[in-house]
Amino acid sequence: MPLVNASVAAIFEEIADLLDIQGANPFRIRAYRNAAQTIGTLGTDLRTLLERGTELTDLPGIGDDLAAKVREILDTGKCRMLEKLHRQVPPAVTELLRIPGLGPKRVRTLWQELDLNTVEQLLRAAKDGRIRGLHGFGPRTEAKILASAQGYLSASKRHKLSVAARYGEQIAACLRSIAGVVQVEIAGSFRRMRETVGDLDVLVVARPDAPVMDRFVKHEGVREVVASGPTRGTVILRSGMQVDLRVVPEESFGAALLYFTGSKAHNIALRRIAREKDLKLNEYGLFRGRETVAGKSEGSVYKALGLPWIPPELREDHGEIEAARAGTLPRLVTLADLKGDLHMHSRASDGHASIGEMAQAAREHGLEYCAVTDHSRRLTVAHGLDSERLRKQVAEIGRLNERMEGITVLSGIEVEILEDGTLDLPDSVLATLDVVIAAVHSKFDLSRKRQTERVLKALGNPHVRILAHPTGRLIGEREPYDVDMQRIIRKAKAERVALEVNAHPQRLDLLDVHCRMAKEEGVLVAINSDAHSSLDFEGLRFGVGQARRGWLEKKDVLNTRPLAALKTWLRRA
DNA sequence: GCCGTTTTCGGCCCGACTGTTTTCAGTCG
Repeated sequence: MPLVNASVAAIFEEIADLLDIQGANPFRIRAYRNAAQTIGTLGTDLRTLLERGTELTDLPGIGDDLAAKVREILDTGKCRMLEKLHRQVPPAVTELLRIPGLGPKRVRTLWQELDLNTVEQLLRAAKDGRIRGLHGFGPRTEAKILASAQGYLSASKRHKLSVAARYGEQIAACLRSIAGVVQVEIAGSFRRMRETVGDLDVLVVARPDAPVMDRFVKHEGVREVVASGPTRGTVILRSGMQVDLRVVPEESFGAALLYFTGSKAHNIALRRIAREKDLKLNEYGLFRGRETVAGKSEGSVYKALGLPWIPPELREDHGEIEAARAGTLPRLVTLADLKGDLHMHSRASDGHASIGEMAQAAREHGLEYCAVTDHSRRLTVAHGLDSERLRKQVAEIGRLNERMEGITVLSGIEVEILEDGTLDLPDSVLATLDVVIAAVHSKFDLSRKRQTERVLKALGNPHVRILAHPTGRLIGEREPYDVDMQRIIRKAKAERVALEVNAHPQRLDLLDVHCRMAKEEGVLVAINSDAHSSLDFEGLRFGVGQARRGWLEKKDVLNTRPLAALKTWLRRA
């Protein structure tokens, strides 16, 4: 997301929080939150938008007032309304809203009655037993606040998609094994393939006598039971991940799956369409008065709303409903579409398996080709290859291809982009390879201008065919380096270079919004595992998920092409 | 604060669970 957009969105969110604590009109608050959501996920820089002559009021949820505030923030870097609110409510108080179990009403009470501003102060008040005496609070609420404040201070709140998959699929398997359970599905942001997952939402259809909730709360991974009713339960796993379980009737399964898959914005948009048709949509179905119109499957609900089924990865209220109406939804790329993998490592650099073992694993994942792209010499920590070792590796790959059946191994390199934008190996060596991937692994803190120029220069090298993990971020660990992605995408277009969706669970880089930008500019994307061991090809499904969130189709993805077509493209023919 | 073939007012998504209540407010998703 462009930086200015994020700052504007953050200001509107903060205004909404402060208004919420003040007890302002809920719809006014929602207006600020809607605007923050719109701007925060825009994909195009607000300044660019204005330069193009787009009216801010054309954006959904932005009227005259908020458009003026956006301009004020862009022009002055400040927002007078926010400053005024800060004089009424201490800025730190909004952090208390992040504590599970505390909403605006309770935060207001805690602030006004006990003068609590920070999570640390909240923790102390709970320990001292000062909260239980407040009106509307009691000892149990106080204990919950204590626990969730401690949790808040210790844990990070979102989990990588791959980690969520591991826990979620374990729990789903456990639930499926219960007699009387008919159907189990993990919904939520996991099903939408978000790069991180806050908690898992598991849906179950079961006979009334099946002991679903009982088995769920007694699952061996459960650390704490937060809530447990007949149809809804919440637990915290030992890993800190929250899991919500919903038991739903079979005739409502589709409506429930739709509802609990979200996103919230998508659901709200659907409900609005339902209202326009005098229908009511909730997790039990789509209703006209008391009559059930649809609900058993997601498709039935969409159909009754006049829409085709929309893939979960698109459900962000980001144009998918308009596209569905117009019949222009993309036919999203699937895992089965991938014919090869163009980024993997062997023991020669920092991988854990031989080239033969990696190729065999790639073949077992149904791939027709794979490229060995070990690191180049400058990345000494990864035992990067120099020209001579690389030459020997190319020869080894040649011999391997003569005896391997069912898969073709391409020679390649993940070559370092040096600080000045030149590459770590001479052109004469790069010219001998099937595929050259260029990557930044050093000097992450260059200025935006220098970092961008560095990457642009590398893309200009005639041998470079793919830019690896273009933002360099590590999810939850390292921020992306500061580059102008719009310029990089344009340069990739001009040089006919593909951008990578690195499927490594830690990376998922390109981001979804960049995939969409690349598609709009007509730049190809390569979905690569960056495998360092034979197990890492599993990650490809998350890379595909990321690409799907970016609206990519089979034709947008380089490595859906059969080997012959790929080779033609690599030669720039 | 936004929005509009119900357009300048009067709407704005909906239900489960918990704890503190004594019939419901607050929070969450």
